[in-house]
Amino acid sequence: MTEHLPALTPEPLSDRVRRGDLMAAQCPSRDVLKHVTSRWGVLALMALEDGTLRFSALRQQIGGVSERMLAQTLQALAADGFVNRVSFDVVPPHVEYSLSPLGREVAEKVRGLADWIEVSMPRIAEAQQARARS
Amino acid sequence: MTEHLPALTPEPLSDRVRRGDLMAAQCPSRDVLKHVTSRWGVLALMALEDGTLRFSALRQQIGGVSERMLAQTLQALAADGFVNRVSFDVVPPHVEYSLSPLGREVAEKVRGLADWIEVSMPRIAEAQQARARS
DNA sequence: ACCCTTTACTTACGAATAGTAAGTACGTAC
DNA sequence: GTACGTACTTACTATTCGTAAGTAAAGGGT
Repeated sequence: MTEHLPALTPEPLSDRVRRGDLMAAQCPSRDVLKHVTSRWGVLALMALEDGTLRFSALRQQIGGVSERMLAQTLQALAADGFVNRVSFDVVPPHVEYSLSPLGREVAEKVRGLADWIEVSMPRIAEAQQARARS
Repeated sequence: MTEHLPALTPEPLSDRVRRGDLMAAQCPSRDVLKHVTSRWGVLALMALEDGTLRFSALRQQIGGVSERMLAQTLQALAADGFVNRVSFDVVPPHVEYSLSPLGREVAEKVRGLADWIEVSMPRIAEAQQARARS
């Protein structure tokens, strides 16, 4: 045991954290990943790729979100600087959400994944059933 | 009200579900997305991109996973056909995990997102702090 | 005057999920 | 016979999620 562990541990943890290393447990990038890959975060980013939307329009577009979850998701994405929130001070309330430049970049990556899943769904379903049989 | 809702509802829901429409609430692609974008699913897929790994090696590489969560995650990814599980019948147990061809494809997309987050982390942190100040 | 409507949230609470710690199995080495 | 190593499970607790019901405040109808 402890056979002089060889080439692993290539660089100090702090350096990896500074640039953002997702494999490191307490890296802040983990939180960003969490927000972006959250169940509704993914869908919200994609919905906003087509342009500015109001809260209620977003809710309508994203099938199955509750108001609570959508609000929470948008707050997280706004706090990370991915989403802009513009509130007009009228009654009833009018709030518009849109992607920031940074948000447009993540949304592109997220869409890459989502699109792959959508078009690959038949192949995936096939693989799932093959497993289920064996 | 009910002002003859215009161009929306472009195609029947069933068609969108068949090909995999993530915006549709009860589409099976939602479950796949959930597995792939789960907290540990993302990291497991990326860890396995470098090659075959044993359970304990995966656990070591992915900072912060518990055994329970890693096992659960790997089961979901295996059930979707992304991960191959090969168990050698010896004592103590020896199990090897690797990506299937399908898994290599998703992993690539997932890595696209993860890499972006890692390199963009400084910009994101800046945006977060700008929000926090205002 | 009174109530109803609209929109974007917030709050309360029960349900589901994630995390932690402690088993379990079992052949081998000591 | 006691301890070890590996890949899990199981029991229990903490956190998060989802559903339903408020909340605020202007304007319209009757």
